[in-house]
Amino acid sequence: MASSLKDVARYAGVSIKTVSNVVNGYVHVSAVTRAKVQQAIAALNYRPNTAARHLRQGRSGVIALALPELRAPYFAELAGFVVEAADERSLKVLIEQTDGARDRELEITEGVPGHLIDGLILSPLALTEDDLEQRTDRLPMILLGEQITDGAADRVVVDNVAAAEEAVAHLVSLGRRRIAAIGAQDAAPGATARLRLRGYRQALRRAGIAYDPSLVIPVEQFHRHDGALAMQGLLDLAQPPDAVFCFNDLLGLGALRTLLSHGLSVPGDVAVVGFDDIEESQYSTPTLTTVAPDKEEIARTAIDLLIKRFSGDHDALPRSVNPTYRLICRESTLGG
Amino acid sequence: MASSLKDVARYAGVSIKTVSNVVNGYVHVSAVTRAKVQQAIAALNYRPNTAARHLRQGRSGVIALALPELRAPYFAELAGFVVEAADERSLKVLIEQTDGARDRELEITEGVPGHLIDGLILSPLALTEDDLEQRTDRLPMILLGEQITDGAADRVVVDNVAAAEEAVAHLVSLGRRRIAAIGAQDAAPGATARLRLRGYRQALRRAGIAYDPSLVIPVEQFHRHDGALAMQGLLDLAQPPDAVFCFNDLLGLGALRTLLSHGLSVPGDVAVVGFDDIEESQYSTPTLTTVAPDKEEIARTAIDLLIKRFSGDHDALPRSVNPTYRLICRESTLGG
DNA sequence: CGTTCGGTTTACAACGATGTACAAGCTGCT
DNA sequence: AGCAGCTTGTACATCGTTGTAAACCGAACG
Repeated sequence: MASSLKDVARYAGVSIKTVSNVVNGYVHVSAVTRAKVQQAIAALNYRPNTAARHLRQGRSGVIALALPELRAPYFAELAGFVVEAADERSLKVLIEQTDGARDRELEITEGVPGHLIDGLILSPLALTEDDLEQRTDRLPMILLGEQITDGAADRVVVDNVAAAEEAVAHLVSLGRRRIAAIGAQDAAPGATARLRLRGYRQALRRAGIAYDPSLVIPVEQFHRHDGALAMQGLLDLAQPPDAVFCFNDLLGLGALRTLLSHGLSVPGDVAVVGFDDIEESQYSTPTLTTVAPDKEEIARTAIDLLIKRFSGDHDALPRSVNPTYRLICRESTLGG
Repeated sequence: MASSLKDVARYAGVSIKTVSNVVNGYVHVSAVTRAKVQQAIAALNYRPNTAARHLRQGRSGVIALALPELRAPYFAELAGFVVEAADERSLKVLIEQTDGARDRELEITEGVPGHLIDGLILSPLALTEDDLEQRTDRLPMILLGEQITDGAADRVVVDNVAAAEEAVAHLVSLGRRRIAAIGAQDAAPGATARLRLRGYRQALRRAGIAYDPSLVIPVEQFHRHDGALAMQGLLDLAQPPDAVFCFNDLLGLGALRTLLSHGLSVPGDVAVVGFDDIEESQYSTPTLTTVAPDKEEIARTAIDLLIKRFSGDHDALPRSVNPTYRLICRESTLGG
């Protein structure tokens, strides 16, 4: 059985409160008493009970991170950074997977965990602005990676339009003219896809290249499989593209796989750009050119915003932070 | 402010305990009272306070999953399954990253989270048997992926020796005779590496192939980078290998990268086998032959074992479960 | 010598939920 | 009518912790 303040108090021959004072570093405790108590704590291997503390103080020291799925490397890497950043602030992270399903996301914003957590970092796929407006829960929440226009919560999100434009501009600068896009999504769960598509079109316009809808391939999910399939479709065209901008790295890696298995050369025949800079993209053959958001900065910023909410400015206006990103050019566009 | 049983009780005009009874589905509550209470609950948007429940019942409904790092795809995928399996049992999962550091692992087995969690699933890298014997914490714990001989805790771990042997036997069956191994580790944190090495040697012995220590390459970590480096070393040998057994997929993918960038053909010149079957291995070029442990089974088993510990047989003898695995043969050994 | 002062320690009441014990109301039996 | 036995509801203590208020003590002061 775990020991409590009561046990320590009895063992040390002092009151419960005194032990509590020692544990919490209260100043006015005599050296003698402090020593006695500390010895008792060591002897009984006492550890404060988080549940009781939580009940008393209304703070659990736990936050939730809700993301579509851990098996997607981008989210896994991001989650790793979040856990790390949280750890530095003595916070624990509880993981929820939404599969990008709207009802799961909704459920989570409405505080499923029942007072279990102090705050929430949510990376939504399907949630709409309206869903958020109707939110009744007062739990501090940070949104990741969705450009839901000024809403009810803090947001940390890269400038998807600018980043996408930069990626496509890179392809243009290499002399590519028939540039495809893989990853379009019409349905509600597609804010990110729409923004990256906008960046793509903007880059084309600036380069004076006509927009060709047949080069924009929609996908169901942002997985390797969808990328491979989409690329297959592009190769079947009468006039295949000479470059592809994929809305994330997994799509890009899937596309790569299809290209190579058709004996095509990358970037010789087709150049490929991704988005996310997952670790895998540094080791694929060829390595993948990609837009790299600073994931560590994203994680750290999200945690900091949450902590700000905890302490005081509970009702400040929602903040929006754009983390830095950069285009990393690798073999899939520059060649080996 | 969140509402409590007290508020609901006042609103419904009944006692606190009656509300509690309704919430907990106690049978002997009249239909009228139940309706009144339920209406009050809805009106006040009442949600039970987890902290209070936890304090009272000694159960939080939260477990911790401690693993080296989420950015390693194997652990990310595994974590995904664990969260999923836990969700089905109404458990929440809190993630801890150890970086495979012994002191972090030790800290965690000693119950850092302070009564915050009901149980622990730990995937140790550095922990030794002795460390575990000295464990004082009574928290139910399940060990993943380490073959620490019958210790103080339940274990879920594939038969590394048999699996490794099967992988190498596959290479032998393809006519390979100069088979290297990448991933040896001498230091304490290397139980897994040692077992896979044993399987490797066993397969060689069975095939009547002499053991050549120069073909066994040690690594610091099981990352792509280490695999790439190790492969480089092998290629620099006077007599390079015609096959490589990598102790995990990341090492294998790193090795692949080195081979291809040297213009070598896989499996033409060198065949490669990995271990873990991470998703990436289905999409690499060439796709990677690998030992695939059933991750979903591992996760489910771990959760089930934990739950068994919660309910009663707190002091049953430690169980050890060997999840199933299978060798999946892909292009890196069979060719395209 | 009584008073005040400050540091040190303690008793008590919360936080929100639930198990125990028991009271009140009802039924049905002798 | 009296009593057992059941249903339905309540009061109270409790889980481990901490904030509040107050008690205690020796020292310093007038």
